[in-house]
Amino acid sequence: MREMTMARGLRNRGHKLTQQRLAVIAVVHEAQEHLTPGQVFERAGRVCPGLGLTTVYRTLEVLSELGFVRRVHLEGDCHGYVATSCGHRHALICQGCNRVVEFPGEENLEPLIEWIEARTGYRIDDHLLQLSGLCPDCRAEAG
Amino acid sequence: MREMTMARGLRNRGHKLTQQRLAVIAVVHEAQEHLTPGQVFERAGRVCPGLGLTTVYRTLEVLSELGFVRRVHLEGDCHGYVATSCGHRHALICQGCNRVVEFPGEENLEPLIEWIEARTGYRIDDHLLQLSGLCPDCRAEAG
DNA sequence: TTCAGTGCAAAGATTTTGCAAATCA
DNA sequence: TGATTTGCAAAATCTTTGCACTGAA
Repeated sequence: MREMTMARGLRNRGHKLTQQRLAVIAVVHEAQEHLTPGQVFERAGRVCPGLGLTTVYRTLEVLSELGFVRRVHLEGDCHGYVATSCGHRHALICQGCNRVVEFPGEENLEPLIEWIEARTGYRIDDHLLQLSGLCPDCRAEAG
Repeated sequence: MREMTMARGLRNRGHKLTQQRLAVIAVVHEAQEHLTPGQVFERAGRVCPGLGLTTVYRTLEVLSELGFVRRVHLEGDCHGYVATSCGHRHALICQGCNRVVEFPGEENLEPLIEWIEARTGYRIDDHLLQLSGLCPDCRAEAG
């Protein structure tokens, strides 16, 4: 999700564009990794002195509702956030540096979903796919 | 994971089989849905009066380390646990009743993973796939 | 001007830790 | 018996809420 798009999206839905929100948006947008609310608070606080943690929580909630930010779940480290790309994508997380990239993959997942539906009788509405491993940089470091 | 297998697994790795642990194992084993530590505490406490919440946390941690229990992640409701089946499987969660069933699916996911690896340069070591939708019962109820 | 948005402080909720007492092996 | 394990109480986190003040539109 582009930084300007997030800001415009907020405004278009009747939300005000405050310094605090712009700071949170900038931080989430620039981050290569998933960030906890505390981390967003720390980073956004540098550009926006006096920023409150409460505001960060509330802003992330709004961005999340609008689909501009995605909640990422990791074992033992829940509630991280990353900016979303356009469309429904999946997260690929580097275990070395926590960097997150997204990838599309609906087409590749469809056959599996259909097979599961036929076999279980469930109607599948949504899915969460997260892959983790090592990014090229960390692979090089690891040798 | 079979209930007895969990108990035996604990013992074989040098852990003691206490009333509390057996109660937690029974609860997690019987549950059809994912349970939060608090829910496990409440249910296990019925068969094991005086059980402490601390013990539940510690037991779930041990079971999790041994791979007998899986941490399930849901938007807004983190840290649920379900007993794992044998092998690496994926969770299918009903949004109506929270029931969790597991399914295998390595073969079906492999092509996708290889495609992603080739395209991103990442080396993918692990994946988290969770599908959600409605189970047959809830589909019937919903009409 | 006006009301959504903010920060603070306090309340809640969740999870972890220290330690004496209890208990499995 | 002896090392684990337990439960309590307290601490440490994390997240939400109430409320008066601020500031974007």
